[in-house]
Amino acid sequence: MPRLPRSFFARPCLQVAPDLLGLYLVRGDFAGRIVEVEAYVHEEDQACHARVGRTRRTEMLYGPPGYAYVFLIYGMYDCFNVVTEAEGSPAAVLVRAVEPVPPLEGGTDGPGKLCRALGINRAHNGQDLVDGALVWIERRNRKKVKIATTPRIGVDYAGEWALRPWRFIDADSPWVSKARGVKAPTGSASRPSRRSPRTR
DNA sequence: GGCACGATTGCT
DNA sequence: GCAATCGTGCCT
Repeated sequence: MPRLPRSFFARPCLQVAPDLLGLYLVRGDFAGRIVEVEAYVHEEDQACHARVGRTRRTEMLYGPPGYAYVFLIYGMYDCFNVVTEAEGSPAAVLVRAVEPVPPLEGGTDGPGKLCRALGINRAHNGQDLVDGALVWIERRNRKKVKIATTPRIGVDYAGEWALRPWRFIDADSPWVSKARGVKAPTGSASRPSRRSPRTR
């Protein structure tokens, strides 16, 4: 199955993010069909780790595209990101949920949970997704993905940047995370019945 | 050196 | 609703 080439990741982050939906994140004998991602774009994005500029932690974001950026959050969960755009341009895509194939123990609906289930941790930070042997992204089919967007999860501290619709999900997938903290899904299934009378 | 906080999750 | 748990960035 064809791995994605460097050129795929070298494009603008907001183009790469939705294009990752429907592709497969492969780690050892396991893989996950990507159904939910978020884009974190440049230093001005107050939700992006690069908002603090170059540090030991953010150095990966400034590196060349097609590498893994894995960080520890809340002292106990790892989050897997794909570095995008040219070297020197800090932008990455967080993988938030996958459909496990084959089925896995433990959920994969959430950035911390999918890393735990697939065995991804900080040792994978800096791994080459194009030529590396530990983790990569590949295409397994050309099936179309119906894409929906929402604001990103858990970044309310970022002010108006938190309102940008930079979370991309496969609108038809039941494997998307529950995303506590989201007020209202953008257009689809679980809205309150349209004609609920709300008598008064 | 100390401290507040986080791209989350599971349990009360 | 809230605690767990520790690396990071900034300050005290």
